[in-house]
Amino acid sequence: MTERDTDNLSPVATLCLAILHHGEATGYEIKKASVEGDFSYFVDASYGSIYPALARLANDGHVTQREELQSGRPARKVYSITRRGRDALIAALSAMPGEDQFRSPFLLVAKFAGEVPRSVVEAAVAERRRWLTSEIAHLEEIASAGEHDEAARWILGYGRVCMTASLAYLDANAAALIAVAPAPADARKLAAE
Amino acid sequence: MTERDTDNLSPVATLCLAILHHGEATGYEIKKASVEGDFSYFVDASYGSIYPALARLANDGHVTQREELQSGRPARKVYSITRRGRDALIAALSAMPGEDQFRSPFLLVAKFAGEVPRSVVEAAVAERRRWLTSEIAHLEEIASAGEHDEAARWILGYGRVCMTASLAYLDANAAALIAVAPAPADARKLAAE
DNA sequence: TGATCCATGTAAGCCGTTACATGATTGG
DNA sequence: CCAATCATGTAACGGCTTACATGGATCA
Repeated sequence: MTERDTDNLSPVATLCLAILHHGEATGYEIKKASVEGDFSYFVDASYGSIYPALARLANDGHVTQREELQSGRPARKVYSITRRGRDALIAALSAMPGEDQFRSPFLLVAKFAGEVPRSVVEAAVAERRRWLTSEIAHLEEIASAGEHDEAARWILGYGRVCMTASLAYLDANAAALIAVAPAPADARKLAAE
Repeated sequence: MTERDTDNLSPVATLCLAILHHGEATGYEIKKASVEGDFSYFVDASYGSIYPALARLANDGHVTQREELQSGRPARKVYSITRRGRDALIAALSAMPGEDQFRSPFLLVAKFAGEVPRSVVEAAVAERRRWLTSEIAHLEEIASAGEHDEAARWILGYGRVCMTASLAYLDANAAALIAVAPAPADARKLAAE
């Protein structure tokens, strides 16, 4: 059984390989890509998980590491994916672990719209609208700037469609949700209950 | 400063209170509700997190506990939310911790559609379509069955709109994505590279 | 007769975040 | 002049999952 003990890639390791697939990068750059780029759909990892993951990947031969000395700053450690790393990435992708998932604190607030102060519902709706709007703008921006392959455009489109639908629903129904919340004048009701 | 040390509610604790807000329940029932009901948007917690959370909530006076002895089974421990628990829930909701988030392994596969075997892309698309379809059906089902308040209908509608938009995009663009993947005949390309 | 439902809980361990430690350079 | 950017890493702590432990009743 000389079969390589492939994968066992943690989500963060998978993310690193995915980003490195496009070209070499440092831990710092990977963090940025995971927050800003079109990789934000997966995990947004912190340094505390990226650096150890990178070290482990280097140890396992999934990436190679090259140091670039700089004055006044710690040496840049530039990582490049290896053939083995690519294979491991494709294997991990093909294995396809989990279902997609939404995690929405906003919807929990919405569900209790009748119980929380109206101002809270209004704030939550406003916040979410702001977020969706900026996210859509951001999507358009990265779609127009820089060249993207077919697949990248595809997922960008996917994101745009979902968020646009969200926003449309929100715009059409925000008033109805806010109306459910106890009116300011009824504040005493809550206090009295 | 006699102010109560409110919240510090973990996500799972918040979920428990949210479910108990509608009526008393056991840990077992909470687990089910978190997986099946319209609470699946938040966290789907396991027993290993629910039972300790419940114990802690009881300890903090957020819930009360009543035992129902049964033959052949461990005693049912039925929890009810208290006034303090309700307050803590509303406070936690009003604090509104995090942004909503998508976590999509599917989109990662899609992003690498050009690199993974076509069969993997096809499987991922099929799996996702199946999931969206059943999820939408499930939403319709719980929407029609049982009475729901305005807010519950609102979030059900929100989910339906998002997923319907997802599905529509998928149906319209699945072929394009699959076309990006290396055709079966080109399998040697991958092996040769 | 074998799986699934009911029903509770504990212990180990993974995986990740947060906070800390350090510090020059650049832009507003 | 202050904030942000660049740049790497460690240590402590937290929360959740997994697996374990137990076992009768019900349904196919």
